[in-house]
Amino acid sequence: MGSEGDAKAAKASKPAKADKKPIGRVKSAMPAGKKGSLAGKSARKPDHDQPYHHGDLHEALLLAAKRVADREGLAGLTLRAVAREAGVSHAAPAHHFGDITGLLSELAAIGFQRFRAAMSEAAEKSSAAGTSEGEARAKAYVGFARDNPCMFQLMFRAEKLDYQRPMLHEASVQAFENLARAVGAKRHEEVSPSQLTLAQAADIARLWSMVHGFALLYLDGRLHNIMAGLPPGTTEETLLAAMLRPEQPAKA
Amino acid sequence: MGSEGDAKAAKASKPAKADKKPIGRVKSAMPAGKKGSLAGKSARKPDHDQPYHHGDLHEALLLAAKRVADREGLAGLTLRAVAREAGVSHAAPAHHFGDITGLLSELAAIGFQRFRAAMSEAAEKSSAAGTSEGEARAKAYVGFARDNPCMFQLMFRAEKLDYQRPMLHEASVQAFENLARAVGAKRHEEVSPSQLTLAQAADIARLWSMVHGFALLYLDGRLHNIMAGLPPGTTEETLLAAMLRPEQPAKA
DNA sequence: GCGAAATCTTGACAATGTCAAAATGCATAC
DNA sequence: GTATGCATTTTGACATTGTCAAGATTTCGC
Repeated sequence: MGSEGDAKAAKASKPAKADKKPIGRVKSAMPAGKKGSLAGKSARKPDHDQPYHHGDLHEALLLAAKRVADREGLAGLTLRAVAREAGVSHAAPAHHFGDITGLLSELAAIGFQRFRAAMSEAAEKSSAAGTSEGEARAKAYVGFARDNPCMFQLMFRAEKLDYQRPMLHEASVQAFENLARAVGAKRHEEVSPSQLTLAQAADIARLWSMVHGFALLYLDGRLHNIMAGLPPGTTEETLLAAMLRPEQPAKA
Repeated sequence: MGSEGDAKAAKASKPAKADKKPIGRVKSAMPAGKKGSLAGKSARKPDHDQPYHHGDLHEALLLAAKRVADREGLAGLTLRAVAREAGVSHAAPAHHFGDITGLLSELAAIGFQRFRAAMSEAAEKSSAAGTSEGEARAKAYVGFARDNPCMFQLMFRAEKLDYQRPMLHEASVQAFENLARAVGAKRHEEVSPSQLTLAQAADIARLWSMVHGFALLYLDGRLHNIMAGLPPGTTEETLLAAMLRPEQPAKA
């Protein structure tokens, strides 16, 4: 699984490190050219090479944050840890993101963009693969959570996110509208997210709640209760697929 | 809603308070008699009045923790805050619970017991109320989350919980087994949680994921996206009820 | 009664987020 | 070509948290 499953195991960590910087300033790991790696983020001054001190610390901090999250889990994703990872002083991130909420919100917004892209891609491939678009999206939803546990938890279970920030607000709304449209397609209807019938809303809520709940129960290890009762070798994917089929009555 | 909805609003709190204790030691708020308020928790030495210094600090700390959580939200539920609330020194809680994980885990275990009781009660009342037992349980699940947002989030989204602790492990397993039995009843089958068919597991996963996802999306305010598109006056309860009915095809 | 153990307090340390002030480097006006 | 101005970054400080070790205080077992 992801890089976070055993975060709890390494709890009693050694408390012996000051604000050590990694030797020397890591000045602009990326030489000069294009730097738009992280899904089209805004580079404040687009086409100046080394426009300010660092070059583009804003972007570098986001990359560093992603690295820290993947390596140490959500709990280790602190402002100072990101600063260390980027090789700058502890207070530098605050200047770019205001506070930790700002950094996490921006990171989550990027996550939502990748999330949406993953589901769209899965939906496009679905017809070729023979599965329905809805099922493909559902599997992509859970698959994203499985492959990016930190990011998913950051995006959805965030006490430390501020959905008022335009970037995050827009990204999450877009993800929702894609979901609504997908449900509409399944119903062979045109769905406008701002004007829903109760039946449409119920369909959306059902699908969304189901995949969202499944993903979270999975990440929290809660599904082990179920998996332990199933024949050995049964995977979560199998369970998910069975769950997504319409309800089937009991054997009798 | 609960006492936590506006936790974010009060973010910029004033940072001007040392470890002030509330004047004098609040010696044993409960005089002497029975103290089993918190859902049958173990009172270490049951029938001695004032058995130790405080009386029963273990229980008092749990009560204080509950008060702090209701008042300040999950973010404010710190070891030192609980100590202040109980009127003892900052390190006293650690002696009873080991670390913050211990306190939170024990609190969550109590929450699971109340959670299970709430659902059982709803199921019992359901036949009289005319709704199915499954639907009654589902509504109780979401209702518990609505009425106890802090507790629910503590129980389920807890990075700081240790499910290895016997008390918490047992409580959560019991809650799951109740769920499994309820699904079995709906299927008119005898279900043994340790030996499931795929169809049974799919039913359990579907119902659990659905109510769990719904509850979390609701708590996180994510359902506003849906509610905003519904006719004004539509409540979450209505949406939940519609969602729980079997899928209905589109109007056409 | 008395020693031992349980309970609680005091004091300390590392870590975090946040703020203010200083320092540094770039850009442009003159 | 230099000087002023501003964005950027660092330094230092403070309040807060969890955790630990050592001491004080009370209760229990004998």
